[in-house]
Amino acid sequence: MEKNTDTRLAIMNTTYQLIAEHGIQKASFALIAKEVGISKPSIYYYFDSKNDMIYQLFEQFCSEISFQHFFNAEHFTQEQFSTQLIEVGFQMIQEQANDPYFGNVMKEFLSLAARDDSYKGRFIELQQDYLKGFEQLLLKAADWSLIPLYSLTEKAHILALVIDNIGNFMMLDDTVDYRNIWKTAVQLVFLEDGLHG
Amino acid sequence: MEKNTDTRLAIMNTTYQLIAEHGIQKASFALIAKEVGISKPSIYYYFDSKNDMIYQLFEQFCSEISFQHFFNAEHFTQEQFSTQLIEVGFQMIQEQANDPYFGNVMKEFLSLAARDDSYKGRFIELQQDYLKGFEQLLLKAADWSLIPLYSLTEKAHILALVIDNIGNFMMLDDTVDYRNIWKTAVQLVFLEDGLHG
DNA sequence: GTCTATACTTCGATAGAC
DNA sequence: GTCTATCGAAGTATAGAC
Repeated sequence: MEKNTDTRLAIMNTTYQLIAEHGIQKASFALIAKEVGISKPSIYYYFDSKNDMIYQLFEQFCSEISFQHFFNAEHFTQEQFSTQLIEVGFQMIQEQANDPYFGNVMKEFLSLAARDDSYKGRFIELQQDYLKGFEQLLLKAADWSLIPLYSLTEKAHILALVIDNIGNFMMLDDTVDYRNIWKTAVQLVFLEDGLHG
Repeated sequence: MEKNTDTRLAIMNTTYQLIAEHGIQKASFALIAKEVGISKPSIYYYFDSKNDMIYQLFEQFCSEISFQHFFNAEHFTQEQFSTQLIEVGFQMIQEQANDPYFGNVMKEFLSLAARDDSYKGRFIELQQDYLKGFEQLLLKAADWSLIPLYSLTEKAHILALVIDNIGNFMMLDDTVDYRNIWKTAVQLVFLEDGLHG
């Protein structure tokens, strides 16, 4: 199976853009073929069906936004922990803002996941990835006595909720300073005289 | 125009459910008519087109989730402010969790808004509602010296991001204690020795 | 690998009787 | 108000030549 040809890649990339612009349902094989510059049945040489193609695009999409892709625990130091966390969050916000199609494609896949368990299951993995990822990151900070263990899990989940939703809010309002929101969220979590049991 | 008949309401309610179960595109007039128990052309007596009908459903949906619908500033007191904020958040989480269709319908409208400025504009209003609403709520708390003015806007936005995204996360994972996350978020914002300039 | 031609289905919407 | 009948457009997918 040597099917990662230029045509196949062109189909995938074009579909990604068309989904962002028109939604999955309106991104028909006719429209994709016209945009790529091939005939409609040619797509069936590379993909079994439209469902097959959309799901392959979805798998690739998910693999590129994993927690590990952005937050690598080994890069954090005791001296600069919260500063580094703020900085990596900035990079994630920036990277997704630089892809003009990202937000729309994400919303399409989310609405698909609402009704299809295959998509839903993959998104659950992704979400657990982030919830557990932030928790382990904060546990590392607790080992270094940078934050207390009290409410550590809740704090980790707050960070996950905030960084995940910043992208959605940016789509609707680009006048808000989202970098400052993330910075403040991290600072609240790392307050020296924070919550205690 | 006396068109708020039982038939009209039945069409609206059935469509709401079918959108949640199958998405907007697959909620065809044929399917809706079958479910309501009428013929397909009968729907056109109450709605000009499918777009018209979906948008009317969207308007009603938005009016029921306004900031004011949940958070009324006049009900907050100096003595119990953060406790009341936590409680009202619980009520909002509970109300949306009690409607099994809410999350899916919201995702459908969000993906529509990504490509249609009419829907997008209405969602922007809703978002500004929440961002400004939380900000004015915290300003009231600041007047009572319950929190400092420093980073007040950012804190308000963090609360908006968290409460808005809790619903999305609940769809994927109902094992997490989301009430505790909201409670912790409010407590972090209301810490006595919080952030200062 | 890529094409033309086409089968089959479903969609939104309209005409017109009752 | 509600129906039957039907139109034209667009969708996914396949057959078969090159």
